[in-house]
Amino acid sequence: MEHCGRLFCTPLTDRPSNQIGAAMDSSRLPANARLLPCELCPLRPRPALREFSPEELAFVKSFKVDELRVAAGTNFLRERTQSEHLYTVLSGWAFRYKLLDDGRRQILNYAIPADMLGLQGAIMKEMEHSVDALTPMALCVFPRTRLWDLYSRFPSLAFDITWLAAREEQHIDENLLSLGRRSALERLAYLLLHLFARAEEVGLTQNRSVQFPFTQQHLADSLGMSLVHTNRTVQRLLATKIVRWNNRVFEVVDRDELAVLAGDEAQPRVPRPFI
Amino acid sequence: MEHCGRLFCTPLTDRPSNQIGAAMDSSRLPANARLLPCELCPLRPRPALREFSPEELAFVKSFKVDELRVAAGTNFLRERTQSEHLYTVLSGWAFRYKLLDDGRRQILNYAIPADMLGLQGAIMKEMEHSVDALTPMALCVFPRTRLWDLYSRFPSLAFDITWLAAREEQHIDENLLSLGRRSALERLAYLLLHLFARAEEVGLTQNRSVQFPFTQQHLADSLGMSLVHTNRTVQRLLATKIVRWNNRVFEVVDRDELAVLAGDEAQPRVPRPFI
DNA sequence: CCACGGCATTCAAATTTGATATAGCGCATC
DNA sequence: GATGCGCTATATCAAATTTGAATGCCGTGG
Repeated sequence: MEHCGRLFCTPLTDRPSNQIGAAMDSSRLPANARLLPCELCPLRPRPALREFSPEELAFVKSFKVDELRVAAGTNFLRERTQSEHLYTVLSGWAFRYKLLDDGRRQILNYAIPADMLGLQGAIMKEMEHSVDALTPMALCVFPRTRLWDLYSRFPSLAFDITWLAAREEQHIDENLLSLGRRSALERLAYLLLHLFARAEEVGLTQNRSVQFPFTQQHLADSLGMSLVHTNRTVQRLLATKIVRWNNRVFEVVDRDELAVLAGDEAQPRVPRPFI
Repeated sequence: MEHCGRLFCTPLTDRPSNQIGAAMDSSRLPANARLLPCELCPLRPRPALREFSPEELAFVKSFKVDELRVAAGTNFLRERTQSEHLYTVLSGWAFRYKLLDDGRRQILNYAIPADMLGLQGAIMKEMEHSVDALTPMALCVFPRTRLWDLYSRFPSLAFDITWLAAREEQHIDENLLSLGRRSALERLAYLLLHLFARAEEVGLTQNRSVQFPFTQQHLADSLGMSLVHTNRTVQRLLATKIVRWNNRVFEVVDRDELAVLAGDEAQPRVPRPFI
């Protein structure tokens, strides 16, 4: 299973039990009852997220028509498809990726709680990437049919959606800079630091450590390197003692040093929208 | 000037006469008179662009407060800056890029007529990339202060802006796939084919050829490769006879073959918004 | 005429890959 | 409770890709 960047390495998509249909069935029966109401959303109070007016909150609550729970490995948004829904991650990790015909895979970005998924599929003709769950997830489900309603009645929320799209673009821009111009070690340091910072924003960290759910193969497919080289680079990073990483627990020992390695000017964060 | 990916190679940013201030002065004096009215916009009639309702057209016309002309090489949007304006390219080419501290440069994408620039700077705290003109350009200038007005009164245009942001993201996603997982030759073929296709959309092509304004150094900085390797790869591509490229004129001899090389499933285009 | 920017080419050196092998762990099954 | 399987992590090594430095050529514009 060493074919770096090949789909074959992690053929989760092949398991019929992990298809979207099956996943939805399991959460469909009680329909509306078990929905977490938006006013009790555990994410909303986070300081990193902007507050809502009561009207906005009421609208979003009505906009949310379902809550989807998927198992780790589920492929719940598919390339070349127009998805009927827009999602916000409530809990769990996912990753966006693209495939080449021969199975080479490039991971574009990771999604964590408070991130929106499926906007492309809702707004354009079709998605040009797929999304897989990396852990069990809970997702708020919004129907694309009411997106127009949102744009008409709540320009503030429309603005937020554009903001989120622009932010996602910034993330990929950074990533493109990494792949194009950073060395393997810088690239790795940058990715890990940024995932850590984003996880921190939504309260996924304790002290200086996070539970990272991905394997080195995911890392390799994110960094545009082979598994072998990724492994060596991880070893090299660990040898610096700047970070620790055992089992799936990642710990930042010296954040400043890591930032230097990553060639990253830590930018001050402002409260971000979240729908 | 061989330091691949270094700013020093094309130190246009250093010429004081090319700064934004100077550029704006030269087009400031007659203020409003020489503005091309939106109803006469040469781009609007293009089949690739979606039509406007009369109301939309009237609003956009009032939204456009100026027309900026910049010389080739002008750096008119700057990283770490919040721009006061939003631009649409009327004519000419530009490129978006990011720099690392030591001058390594990654070109993120190119902008051609009908593309929007500066959205990040208008919507978020600040831009995280810069934009330079590659040729002399004309740009429609929209004030960010009225963006909120647009979102409140014209949800359809707000939707278009989100659409454009999502599309830009798709382009970068593709690029990320290239840098991460395509070989040097595939990468080059993909970039050239896609620039050709985009140019075609807005009528920049004649038969099977375009005037490409960039140098091999730009190409190298787009593809995340060194100048040397880029040059060799260009030679290799030319040797296949699939394309021709003399002076700055690029000609696609066998488009299907080029698409195969690029590993690209040519997707049917739908009319896109344009503001 | 000369300087300079862009393109082409060479070569040794560094980075990165692919193939392959081994070991540990968790999990389902017998 | 032992066994086997799949997935993950680690390691090694020869081969391929990619780089950096250097050099020459050519056309354009002061």
